[in-house]
Amino acid sequence: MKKVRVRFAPSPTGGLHLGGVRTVLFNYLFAKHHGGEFVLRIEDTDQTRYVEGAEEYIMECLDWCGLKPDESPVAGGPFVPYRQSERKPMYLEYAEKLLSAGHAYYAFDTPEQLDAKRKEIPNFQYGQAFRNEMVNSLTLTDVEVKEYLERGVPHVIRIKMPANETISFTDMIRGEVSFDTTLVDDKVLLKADGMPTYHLAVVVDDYLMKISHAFRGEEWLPSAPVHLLLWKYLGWEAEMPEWAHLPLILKPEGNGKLSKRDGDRLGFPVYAMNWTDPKTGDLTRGFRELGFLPQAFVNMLAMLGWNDGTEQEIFTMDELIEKFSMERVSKAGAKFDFEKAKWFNAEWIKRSEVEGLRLMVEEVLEKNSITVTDQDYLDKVIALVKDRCVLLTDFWPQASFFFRRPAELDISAVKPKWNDDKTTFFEHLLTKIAASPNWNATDLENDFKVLAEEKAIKVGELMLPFRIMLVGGKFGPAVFDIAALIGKEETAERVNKFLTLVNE
RNA sequence: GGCCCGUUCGUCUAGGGGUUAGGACGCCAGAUUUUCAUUCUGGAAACACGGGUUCGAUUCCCGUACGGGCUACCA
Repeated sequence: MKKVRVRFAPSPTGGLHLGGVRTVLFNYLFAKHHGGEFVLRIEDTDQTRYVEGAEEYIMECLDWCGLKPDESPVAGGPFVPYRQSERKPMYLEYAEKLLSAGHAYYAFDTPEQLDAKRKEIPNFQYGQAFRNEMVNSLTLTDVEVKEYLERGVPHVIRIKMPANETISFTDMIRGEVSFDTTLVDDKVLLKADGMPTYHLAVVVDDYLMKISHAFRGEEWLPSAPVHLLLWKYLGWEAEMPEWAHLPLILKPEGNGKLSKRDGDRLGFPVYAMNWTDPKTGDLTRGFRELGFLPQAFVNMLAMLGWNDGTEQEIFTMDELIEKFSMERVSKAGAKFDFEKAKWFNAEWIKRSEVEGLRLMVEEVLEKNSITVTDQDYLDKVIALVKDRCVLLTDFWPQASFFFRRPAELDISAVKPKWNDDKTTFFEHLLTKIAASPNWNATDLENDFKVLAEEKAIKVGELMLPFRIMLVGGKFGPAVFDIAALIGKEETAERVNKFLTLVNE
């Protein structure tokens, strides 16, 4: 097998979509599984769609997900440049080669003329059926063409699709796929501005960059015959990559592929990270800022259309690399399920070591104006609450009371059953606490229970009030653990505060 | 419309000529946790339809239906 080289070739037009990240992931896993290289190539051939910051955003996404390209516009590599706009001069040569071999032709039709034609003819296709009615080097005389060219009349170069040929190939996921060339139109290869279209650019760059396997979304399947023919006409057939067209990620409710708008509408992220449109200033929320762990995000994406044949669902990147194979990717599109995505995240948080969570939790706390000064304390808090967090952002509601006194106490939860005996109990608890030389959960629990017995109050009647005092509400880890962690003084303060409040 | 791709619980999927069609998410019930979550146990829930092929099809073939993609000088 030749050296495996794959590429992810996004167009920098905005935020990186779930499906895009999954395409990168499958490329990456395949490459690393085979000890090959993963290339990032920017397909910025459409200047009208260029969006400021999109390229940087894409690279940051890859970085966050841990999908590091071996070659890229910033990392460089043996096949520079990796931005198609910077490769512009290279494409003309190949287009001309096709021209002289009769596999392509000049077309001078203006966009307006094409629009008119499309309106006039219901199923207009620039190809077999209508190319002879258009203004191109097939219908013009050589002299005319030469004259047009010399005059600088805007023109494109189109591929000349052959008639009545069946072109087929073996897709690594779908098996044999075939097309009738008569039904495929004469795609534009080189635009009037001298830039190649995707069709020419992928083929030329995949060849030049020695790409061994080309993986992309299923939406590219219909244009595969154009690419196959180009490989053939350019004389590179022997080096053509193997293809795999990945199934699409669909909207949760069924109809259509997932788009950014679905996220806004249904209330879940579609982009990997927050994306702010530089023109409108609109913010689209991403998985990262919502509180997803990159490992969980990657894991979830990998399972959307792939499995290893066992019942394992939680995989580390190394395991994915070890087990991934394109043949086990399913053919059908998958509807995105945000509930399952959250489950992956919760699993990852639970299974993560405290050290792995530290930085991210610290960030969440900082967003809530908490500066962590004692790392040991933070670690203990994380250990205590991580099992109850689904998103990293949950660490705030689940642990805020470890860092500041609860803003509000849910007194209504205990008030109806409150009485003077309970006040006395807690007052005595306070003096007992103050006198005790030890401060830990077990001793405290013991003192608490002994005292309850002395006062003839059921422990159960006292636990909830104690929790409300410390936490503010009916949630959180074991009360005595909380008390032990926040400290003797703080515990006393909170008890006192509650007592004055409840006895008002 | 044309072309291409697809179709197993609500969702993600395993499986594959003879299975009680397996798992996970979600949902429901119970247990544990003197809060909540976690955890554990159990439950409901699927082979789109019609023809073949076959002793036997959910599995193979052909149709139909349905879903999706493409049909730009966008990628």
